[in-house]
Amino acid sequence: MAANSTVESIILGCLTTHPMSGYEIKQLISLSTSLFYNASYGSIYPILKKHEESGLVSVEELIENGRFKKIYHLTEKGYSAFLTWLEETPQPITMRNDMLVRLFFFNNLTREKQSDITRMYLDHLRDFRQRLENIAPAAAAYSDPYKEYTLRWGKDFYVFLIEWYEKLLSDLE
Amino acid sequence: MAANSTVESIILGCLTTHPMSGYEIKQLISLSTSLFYNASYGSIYPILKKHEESGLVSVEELIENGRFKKIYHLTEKGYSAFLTWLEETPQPITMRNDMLVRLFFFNNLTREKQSDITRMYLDHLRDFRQRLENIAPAAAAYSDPYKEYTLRWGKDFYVFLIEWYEKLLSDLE
DNA sequence: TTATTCATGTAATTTGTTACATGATTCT
DNA sequence: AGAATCATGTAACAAATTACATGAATAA
Repeated sequence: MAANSTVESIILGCLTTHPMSGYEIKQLISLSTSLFYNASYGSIYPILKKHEESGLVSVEELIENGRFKKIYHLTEKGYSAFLTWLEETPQPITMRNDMLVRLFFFNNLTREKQSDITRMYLDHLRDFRQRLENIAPAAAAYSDPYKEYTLRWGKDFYVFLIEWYEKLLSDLE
Repeated sequence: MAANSTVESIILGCLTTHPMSGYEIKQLISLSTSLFYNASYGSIYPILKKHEESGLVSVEELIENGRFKKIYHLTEKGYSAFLTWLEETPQPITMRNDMLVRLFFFNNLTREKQSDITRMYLDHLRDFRQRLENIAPAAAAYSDPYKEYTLRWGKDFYVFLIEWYEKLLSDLE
């Protein structure tokens, strides 16, 4: 009866802040947890349906500004399922880091290409970091220190990556 | 004709070091790239078949110590496909970081539970880091600086994580 | 008036893992 | 003798994305 996948729990977690629509959940995930856990509409809507069926959320249908909306509310059962999940042992970190895979095989390239490609990687990373910096103010409005912490983590992670590749580049030269 | 998924290219990349079996490819991936890109037999064997059909690898069948083996060799076509891939723009990093998801919703816990759970996270991270440290010597035998770099990355990443959560814990207390 | 955003949802496809099946060899 | 490792492979299943379909409101 408890939510058993992480996405299922994220959705419940979003609803702990306030009742919202599937669309709003997607937006919230996109500009907050997407860096370390993402979800698409194709996942969100079917899960909401499932949550409704198992009584973890309740649905309020309304028309706002002429737009049909379904606002999902967390039930008590849903909240306790969420709390149970929150204290469980976390899943190990998994990632797909394409740059590192390529670096693993760098010996197949000339020294010059190695440097060029590393510089390209750095450009990408700096670019991405900047984009993170730009969404920061919007997310800071939560006035929830833990949401700020996770946002900070994203920035710190990219600083770590940039410094790491800068070091690599200087080693190559 | 070129390999178009990352796993497809990793397999070609493994074969640039020397010809090997599907079993050996799986082992190599497990103790080298698995941290930032993993693959199971269920992916590897079908891809090898596909690579053979498209002429990127050739197969040598033999019996060694009474064991039937299929040794895969990279063809010239396969090597040039690999090199093309190697210079392409990398895919963005994606990850699943369950701890951060939970941290994002930490406001639903008492301060005491927050600290306890953070300590549990640190235990997990330190444990994992130690395991990385243990496989280091085996992988160092490659005498390929880039393979060592990626191994180092894994260790650096876990140092980053541990320091980050230590800082979090001291903030909580 | 046209593009974008808001809003919901499904079907097809992709991607990949897990579990199973098989069998020989080697280590304890 | 029995457990672990070597070795190949498939089928079932799971998870998730992409693309599509629909349509209203709003911003340019």
